[in-house]
Amino acid sequence: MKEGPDIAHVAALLGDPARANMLTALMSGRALTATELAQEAGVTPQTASSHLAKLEAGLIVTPRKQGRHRYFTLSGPDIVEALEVLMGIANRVGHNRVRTGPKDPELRHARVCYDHLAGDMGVALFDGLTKRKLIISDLNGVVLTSAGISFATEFGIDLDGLRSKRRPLCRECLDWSARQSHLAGSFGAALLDRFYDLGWASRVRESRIVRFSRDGEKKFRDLVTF
Amino acid sequence: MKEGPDIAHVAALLGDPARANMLTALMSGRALTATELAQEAGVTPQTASSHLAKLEAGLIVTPRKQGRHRYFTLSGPDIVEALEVLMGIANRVGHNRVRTGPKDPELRHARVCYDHLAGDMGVALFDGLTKRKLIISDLNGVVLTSAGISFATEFGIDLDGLRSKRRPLCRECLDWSARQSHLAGSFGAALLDRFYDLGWASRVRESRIVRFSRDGEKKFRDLVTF
DNA sequence: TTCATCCTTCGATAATAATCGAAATGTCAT
DNA sequence: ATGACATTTCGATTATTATCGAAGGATGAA
Repeated sequence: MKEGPDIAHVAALLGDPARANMLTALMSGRALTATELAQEAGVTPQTASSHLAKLEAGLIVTPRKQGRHRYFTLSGPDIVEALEVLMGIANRVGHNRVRTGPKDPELRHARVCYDHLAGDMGVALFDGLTKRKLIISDLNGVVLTSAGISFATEFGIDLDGLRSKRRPLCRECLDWSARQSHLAGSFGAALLDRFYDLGWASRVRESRIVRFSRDGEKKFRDLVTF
Repeated sequence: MKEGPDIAHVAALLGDPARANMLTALMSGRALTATELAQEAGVTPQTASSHLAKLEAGLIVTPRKQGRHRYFTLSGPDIVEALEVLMGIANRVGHNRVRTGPKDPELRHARVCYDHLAGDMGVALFDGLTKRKLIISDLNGVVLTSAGISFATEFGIDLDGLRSKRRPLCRECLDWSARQSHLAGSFGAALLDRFYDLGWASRVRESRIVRFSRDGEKKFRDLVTF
């Protein structure tokens, strides 16, 4: 009837509260089981199953069978991007729900949000980079300053490589627990990777928690203080 | 009940076929009246009015009153971005509708799609840049090559300025009429601006048509042929 | 003023889909 | 095998909402 790609179908898949909650949970990058997703969405396993079938048929999520569980992940980086953009709009428009984030104190402190650092330390990173004038965030988004560019290079991040991706370099991402911004986008992800490589932090198995070593946390503090 | 920005609400607004059609029509960048949008969506004016009220309340579109008409535009570049990403997903997933594009031959030839060049000439531009190896498009998106970067600079485009925007530099956009890709993103928009500045082309008042001068079209052909 | 046009509001209808209880299937552990 | 758990299927209910006809307001033209 109408022209071009069918936006409505895809958007409708993201447009149901239960499904949106599941997808947001999958932004952590972890593969989650059907029941875990049901809990995240606050619906019974039956309903979740129905939703997941739709998301799977629409190629929004990808299932992976393992034993008696089915693990789901987002089907690609474009889905992450779409969710990030929608979060940005929802945020600009002022439509956010009220709930405090995860209760686990370690989760509140430092965790991964898909592939970048979130939690208190994520917020601290964002604020620190801003105070040091390495990034600037305004209405249009987040930008690396020239000081920020040289900082990134010195810190061992291949900016040109990042730029060649479709994904935007910097993006603001609202923190679930802290209710403040942390840094998303390919640069945010690269920073976290670098923290891993430098041995400052490591990811706790089977969880979203990022655990900093004593030494790593110290160096991190130096990084984000002026 | 749940955490963070309310993705579902925004996505649901984009997730209705009638609304999606209206928004896609608005991607041309032109301000359209309520009745025009009703026609685009294939619904009666009453239904369109109801949809537009919702989109307006959700700050997806911005109304502007003029005489007895109400003109609507997309409320910001983030909306364009969201629509572009969703089109990309829908395209990847293989969900597209069947309809040929606009019937006006001049529209098929060269028109604006929000702020970049579309139609046959838009496709020719995309193909030409690809053949000249100034851009490369793969699964991850579209990237400027180093040859493309120097070309852009010589052509008078401030790439650093563009990079400082939230919007991605290059993006593929499926052409409604030609069913092939043309170049979107801030670089695509900058190219069209440059065509205007150089006097190669100008926009026809009150329409989406881009009219190239005889000389401009010739130079354009030189640009896109190897 | 009077008329035509653009748009909205109201009310009713119909279609869609989210939800869950109950039961079935499949997988692992013992 | 038997039991426990994860997931799906089925069926029925309920809530939501897209849709349009009819009528009302608002604006500009004559």
